[in-house]
Amino acid sequence: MSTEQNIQFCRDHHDHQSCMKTAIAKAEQVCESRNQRFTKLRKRIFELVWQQHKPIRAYDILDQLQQDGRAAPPTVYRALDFLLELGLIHRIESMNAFVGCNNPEKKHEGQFFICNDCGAFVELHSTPINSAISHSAEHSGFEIQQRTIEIMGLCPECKTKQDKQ
Amino acid sequence: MSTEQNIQFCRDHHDHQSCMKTAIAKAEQVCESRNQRFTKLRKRIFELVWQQHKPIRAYDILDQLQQDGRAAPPTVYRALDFLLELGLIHRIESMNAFVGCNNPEKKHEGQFFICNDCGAFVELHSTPINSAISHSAEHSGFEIQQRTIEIMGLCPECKTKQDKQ
DNA sequence: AATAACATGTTATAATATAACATATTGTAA
DNA sequence: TTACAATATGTTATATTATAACATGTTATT
Repeated sequence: MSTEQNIQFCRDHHDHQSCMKTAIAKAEQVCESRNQRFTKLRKRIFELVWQQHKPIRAYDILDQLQQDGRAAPPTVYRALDFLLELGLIHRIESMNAFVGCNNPEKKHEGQFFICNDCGAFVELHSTPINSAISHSAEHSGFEIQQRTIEIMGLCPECKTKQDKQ
Repeated sequence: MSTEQNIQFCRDHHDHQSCMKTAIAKAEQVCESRNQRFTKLRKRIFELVWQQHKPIRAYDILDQLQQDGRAAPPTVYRALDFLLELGLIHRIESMNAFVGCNNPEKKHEGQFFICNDCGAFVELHSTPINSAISHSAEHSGFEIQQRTIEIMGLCPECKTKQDKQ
């Protein structure tokens, strides 16, 4: 038995519409259970984050919003802050970008594996990784409050493509 | 036997002058061995990064430089890029800040444990942490190119202080 | 001394993020 | 239902972080 999760890069391969639908349904539940409003605007921005299934930057979201009418940065950042707060999205620090989360039931942090080539990403919650870090911390009395773990590289597909060249 | 390194937060406790001297000596060696110039400006900026023994932001470096005369952002960023390239400093992505490295002999990445309260940090190169991540990646053919691991929390001292309150 | 390579100075501007205050919407209780 | 408070969004301005582009200076060779 392994505590390891399998990395599944899901680009193109899956029914993204239904994938998003599920995410939205979960998000609605999360908001309701915490007495927070999943307003039209927040939903729209949540959809834009999910849309591409890869990290998206705040100003790219803004550009898309502006296609519907005027909008300014605080509109985007406020919605992003709200979604981050509830764990419905995550911020990728090394890219100044945001990704949707599909395990938003409880607030959490993950480990992100992100393809430098195509942008596909996977969020893991690996016990071995977390344990190794916790162990290092406990070792000398460091109290962990927040973990940022962002692994960049090549996803299996892009690696294969590259190997062929 | 353990592959675990001990976290040593060294604020106040140590002879920072000699600590910096050593770092500078190593940096000079690294530059020489790679036929790169450790110019006066680069040395000055390297010292400023090391000075506080905690993460420092580019514009804080700029402010300090400007006390000696005029200086503009590219001056700082170019020096930082040079130092990053040689592995003499690291960038903390989640803080937009930089820290000095005292194992610059070969280019590498580390795991950073940073105190939210006092800013003290430690750079580890933990085999268990790296192995756990590598294992997750290999598991599905992801090729790692770069690791960002930044653990925020409370250092032993600040944790103790807080517990007392 | 001439040249090429490298490093720094300078100006302008791009990209990312927030402060502060005005207005609109929603939820609750009189 | 209105009145009020709480929450959310709009709007303008500005802070923070980072780079592009080109001019000038410095260093290492020949």
